[in-house]
Amino acid sequence: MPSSPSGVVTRFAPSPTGYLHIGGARTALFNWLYARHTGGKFLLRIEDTDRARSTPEATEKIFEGLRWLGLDWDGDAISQFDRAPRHAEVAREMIARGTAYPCWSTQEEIEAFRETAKAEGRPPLFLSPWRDADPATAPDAPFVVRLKAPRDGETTVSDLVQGDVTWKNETLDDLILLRSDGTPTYMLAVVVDDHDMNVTHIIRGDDHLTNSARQTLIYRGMGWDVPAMAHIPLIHGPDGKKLSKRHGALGVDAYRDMGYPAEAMRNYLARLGWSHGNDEVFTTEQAIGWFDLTHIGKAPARFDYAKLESLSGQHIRAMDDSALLGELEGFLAAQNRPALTDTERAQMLRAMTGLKERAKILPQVLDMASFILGKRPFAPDAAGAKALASAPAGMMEKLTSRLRNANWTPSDLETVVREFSTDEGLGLGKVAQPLRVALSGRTVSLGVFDMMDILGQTESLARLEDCVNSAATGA
RNA sequence: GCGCCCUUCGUCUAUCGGUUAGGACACCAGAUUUUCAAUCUGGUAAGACGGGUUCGAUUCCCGUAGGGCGUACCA
Repeated sequence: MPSSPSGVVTRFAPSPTGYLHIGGARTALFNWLYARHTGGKFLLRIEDTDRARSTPEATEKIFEGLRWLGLDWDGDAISQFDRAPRHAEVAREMIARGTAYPCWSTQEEIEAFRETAKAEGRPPLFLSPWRDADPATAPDAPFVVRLKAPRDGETTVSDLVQGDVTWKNETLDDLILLRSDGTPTYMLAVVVDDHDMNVTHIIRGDDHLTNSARQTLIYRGMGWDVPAMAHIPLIHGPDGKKLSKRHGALGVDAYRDMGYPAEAMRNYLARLGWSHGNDEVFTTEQAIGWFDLTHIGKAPARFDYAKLESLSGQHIRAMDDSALLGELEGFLAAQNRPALTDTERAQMLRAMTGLKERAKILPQVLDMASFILGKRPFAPDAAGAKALASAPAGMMEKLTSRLRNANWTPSDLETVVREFSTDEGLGLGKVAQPLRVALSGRTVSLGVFDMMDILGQTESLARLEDCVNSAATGA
């Protein structure tokens, strides 16, 4: 079984009932960061004991999501279902140790018990008559195996995030370990697997905090050490309510499709609930170096798209050009859009400085690159048409001919255009704006001189001529 | 119902009894500018409420309110 130099072993244990949602992604990230920070191991286990709800497609989706986020796990992913025989074996051993017992109570009996308990104002925790019964009186029927939980005293979990949390044992029931069909329940399976996988730190959502008390009882029932626990607060939607599909509870692939770079996603998710002083923008390497469990907050955090987007923009701007180009090509591929040609790639690289200053997410970079990716003739958009229309009659034609003899460098082009605007008695903006539209079809783009430089003289002039011609035909 | 957890600007958060309660996002104003974005400068904005403990509480304790999670032969 796995071990690591530092001794730290963390795990992410999703159930494959859908995609990898954002809360799960953050849990995975925290486990991964902690393992990488400590030089330990990060394991992956698929909790697929619920056969009715688990699908191979969902498992694949989870792998995909983790891979996109760059959260590589150590060794092969473990299927919890495959370990069912081991779980049953542990249940039998607990019976032998006297910390578990077979129970023949039927669903109806349990139901009835709960109803009367409720009616009498008592806690609805089921008290099985088989807990101390003579096995000789047992019917010849299927049975479940229940934990023989202590009825007195209390159980304390020393949580690394939540601190010491204590329950009176009378509030914890004899939960089912093995179902009547012999399959393990989640409670048993997690404990056995975490133990067998040598997991030292369980980092998971705090919806499991109550479970940790019951699981502690199972560890004790087997005489095993209880791993360190860290229950991290959940992520809420922008409205403070539970995450739903309407806002943040999308699969991580949805964020990939929206064009957030994985690194920005890691940064944002790490900052949601964890802090390193006032550091807001950081690389994954820094996060690994800084990450700890003591600076995880206790309160749930809301998902905020505006901040994610801002962070995304900062990461895009900080990325070096070739890395960003790679990011863009990956995005294009994921969208099943055509790959870049060599020419486009070269032009994109030259334009990158200007492109990345204007974008917060990947599609915006691509959109800004439409003057490279698009083809002549460029039909101006609504605002562009307006800008063109407001230019003095014949101006574009005069400008085009003036440009024909220009020396094609950004600074010379700027000189020519500035002289032209002075000669025409126009502000530079009055000339540059129509020029921009002629080159790109839009009113928003890189600097016009940079575009002309990247496009080259032939292509630039051709676009200007397109513009003049379409004006002549009275478009 | 019972158990457990949580509560600092609109949002994410810093603060480990003494601060003009700091930063970031968003927002507002200004600067810059061939457009947009970026950038720079400035600004608005917070300790849920009530009791304690203490020379002194955002910080420690109790209660109230609000929110969340759990209470399955789901995970």
